[in-house]
Amino acid sequence: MSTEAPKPLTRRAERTRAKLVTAARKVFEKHGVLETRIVDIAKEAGVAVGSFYTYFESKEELLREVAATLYVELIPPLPAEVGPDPRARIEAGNRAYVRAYEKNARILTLVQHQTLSDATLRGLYEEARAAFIARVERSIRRLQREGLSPKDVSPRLAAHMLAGMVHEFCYTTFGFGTVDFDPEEAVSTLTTLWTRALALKPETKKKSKP
Amino acid sequence: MSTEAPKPLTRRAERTRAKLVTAARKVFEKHGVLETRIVDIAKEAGVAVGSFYTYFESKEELLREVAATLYVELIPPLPAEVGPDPRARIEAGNRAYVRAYEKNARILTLVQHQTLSDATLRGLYEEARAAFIARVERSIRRLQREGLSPKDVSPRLAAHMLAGMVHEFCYTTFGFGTVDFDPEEAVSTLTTLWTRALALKPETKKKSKP
Amino acid sequence: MSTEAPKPLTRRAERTRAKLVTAARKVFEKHGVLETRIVDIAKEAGVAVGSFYTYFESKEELLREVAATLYVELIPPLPAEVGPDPRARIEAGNRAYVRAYEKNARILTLVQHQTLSDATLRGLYEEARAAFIARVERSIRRLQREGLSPKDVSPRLAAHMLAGMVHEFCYTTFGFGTVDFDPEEAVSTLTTLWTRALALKPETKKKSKP
Amino acid sequence: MSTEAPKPLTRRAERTRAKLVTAARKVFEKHGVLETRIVDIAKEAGVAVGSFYTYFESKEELLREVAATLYVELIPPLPAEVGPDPRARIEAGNRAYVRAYEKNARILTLVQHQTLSDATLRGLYEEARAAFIARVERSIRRLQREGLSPKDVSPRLAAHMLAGMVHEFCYTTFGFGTVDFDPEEAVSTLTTLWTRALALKPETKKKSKP
DNA sequence: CATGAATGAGGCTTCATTCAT
DNA sequence: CATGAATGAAGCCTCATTCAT
Repeated sequence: MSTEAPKPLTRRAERTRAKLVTAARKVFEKHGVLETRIVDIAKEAGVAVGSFYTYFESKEELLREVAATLYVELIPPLPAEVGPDPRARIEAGNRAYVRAYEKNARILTLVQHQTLSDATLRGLYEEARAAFIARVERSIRRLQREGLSPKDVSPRLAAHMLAGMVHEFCYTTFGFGTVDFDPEEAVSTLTTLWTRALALKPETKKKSKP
Repeated sequence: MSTEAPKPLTRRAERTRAKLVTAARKVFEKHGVLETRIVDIAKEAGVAVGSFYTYFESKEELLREVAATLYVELIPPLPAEVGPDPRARIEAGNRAYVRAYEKNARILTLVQHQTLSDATLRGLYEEARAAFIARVERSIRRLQREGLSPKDVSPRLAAHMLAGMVHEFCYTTFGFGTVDFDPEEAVSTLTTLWTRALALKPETKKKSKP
Repeated sequence: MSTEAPKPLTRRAERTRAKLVTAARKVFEKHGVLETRIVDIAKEAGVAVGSFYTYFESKEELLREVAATLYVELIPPLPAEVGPDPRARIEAGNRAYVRAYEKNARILTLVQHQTLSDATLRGLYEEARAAFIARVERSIRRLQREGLSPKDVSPRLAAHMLAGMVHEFCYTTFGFGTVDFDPEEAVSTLTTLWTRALALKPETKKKSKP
Repeated sequence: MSTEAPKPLTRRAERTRAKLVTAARKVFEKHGVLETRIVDIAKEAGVAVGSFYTYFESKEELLREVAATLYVELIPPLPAEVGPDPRARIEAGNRAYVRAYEKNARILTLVQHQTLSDATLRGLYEEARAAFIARVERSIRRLQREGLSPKDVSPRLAAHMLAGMVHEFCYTTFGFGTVDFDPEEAVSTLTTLWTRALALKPETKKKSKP
């Protein structure tokens, strides 16, 4: 969409910019996005306020940059070694999501928050989310096509709901301190619920040889 | 719960207060909580700024009041006529949630938002949420006890996840304008996924065949 | 200056007014004049804010009323039984001042304070003060005339200074909690310093010469 | 005394800060402390309101700074050339006080005023005052020891009273426009009253020369 | 590029005063 | 007369943004 000029930065500039991004994430996590003032970021980064504006237009722009990085980590492409087994693929996706969320819980929650008042950020989020859902949807569609899952639910709708289940679980579990579940049990349970919800034939049997 | 003096309000006071609550909800929905200034609420209510402070300490306090009302509507006790059938009960609960959310989508989303920066509000939310989850958990526990659902998942964990699925679906579907699903189909699909996830014996009746 | 109408008050009115004066003095003493809001006075008096304005135009007006009462007490006419002895008269005046100040220290200090921003109040104060000083001045003048005190100081100036000494001593000693002197010793010392400052022949008696 | 970071100010900052102090003193003197709004100070200084907060937390903090300066001037150490003669020393102290007060009458009165509602400021004042009184007390104690003054008064009490006489005289004479005395005559009279009050032997001899 | 002081619009809150009941 | 809710002017303070050094 955007035709940005690549703007090559000098070495020094690169460093200052990086310092700001790191500092921002730190103070965002510590005090929340809204509560963070530009001065706080600058102070944490050890640079002057003015320098902030050399690289970013606003807190929001900086946050978007942070967010983009996070989303990539949250929904990585499934690694090749996972293999074709549906349950394994579902589990792998869930594990990646749960683990990544757990790791970046605080900042992800804050980003999520900001999503409501920052349309651009929301765009980023929905893009990431849509990609994830699309993958799930394709998966369900295939299962249905292959007769491994009943066709009584809309793949798109089911994808939304199941993906949402995972996301919401992470958001409430890791985002606040209020509940405390074991991540690995969570992954396993999520996967069980998910596969059963799709009425997936359990172990798509083994080829049965004569 | 609170130990405050109840202070019975005069007729006029009652009216002014109500005007403020109504107005606040309106402007919150229109412009968002953060973007709303006290003056906006007062103006919308047709009263002076000072009057706001006669009844509320802050925007947040007012929002909490709005939130409390909403949560009650979101998770009502299941009406007696629903009967004992698990699927029917699950469907009724889902329908109530979906319908209530749909109806108050915008303000619920905003409240949800505020939840992150207002601990008291979050308390209210988590209380409501916990009650809902507890109900689901009890239900799962009973199903497992009666042999209607396998015991391979923790009732508590599953309750969290399934309740979360419903909530998150509503939040994303109704909270923003980005996706557009038919509510009734959604209720049906949610219920299907939910019951299957619990591996609920479809028609529990006895069928009995000779 | 003002030709006030006597305005006869009804019984009820009289009572409400009195309640306000009493309440005002109480809250003034407790929280300071500036810190006291009209509501506070009304609340303390157990009447509605509106009623305050039925009797007073402002806090200041009320305070002036309180002040006037206090000043009368502070500088009462010397009682007849004191007799003509200069030292005894000086001591009596000092004792009255010290005792009255001690008794009403807090409110006197506050009034004193208000004196700076309320010209009318200052008028009251200076009137009272001037009367006191005038009495002292007359006394010094007489002593000088009778040869009992050297004429090397202006009676007016000395009166100012000596009266001021007494006042300031009370103001600092009783107005704040910082110093703590015995009132009776103070009266005695003030009197000693005062009489010596005027180089008053110690025991004026002596009379009779053979 | 304070454990704050010293923060060395840049040249420009120094200048702005000074402009604010000067301006503040000016408007305080003109309109009174309470009547002065932050905007007034900023406007007088020719800077923006925000700049005020770069250097001070509040009007009060600024006033304290002004006060501290004044107190130093009010009670300077006696210069060496005064010599050891008690009367001369007393006179020198009185003259310094009277002259400094006269010079800064208005602002000193205002500061004095603020003293009542600002505990920190009062602390400053009492510290300065205590130092002055302590000096007087030491002096009286020595005179008594050397038999130059009778021991029938407590040095501490007398010090309080005599110092108070000087202060109060200045406060009333210079603080308001109501009385009008010649400063030099005042110094002389104060000194006379003071020395006589201590029953100081007039010209501590010197005489005798064959 | 970096710096950080200066700017000032904008929101919050208080409370003396009014006035309809 | 009493009541107390309503009013809104007025001051406070923050902080994103600019710009001279």
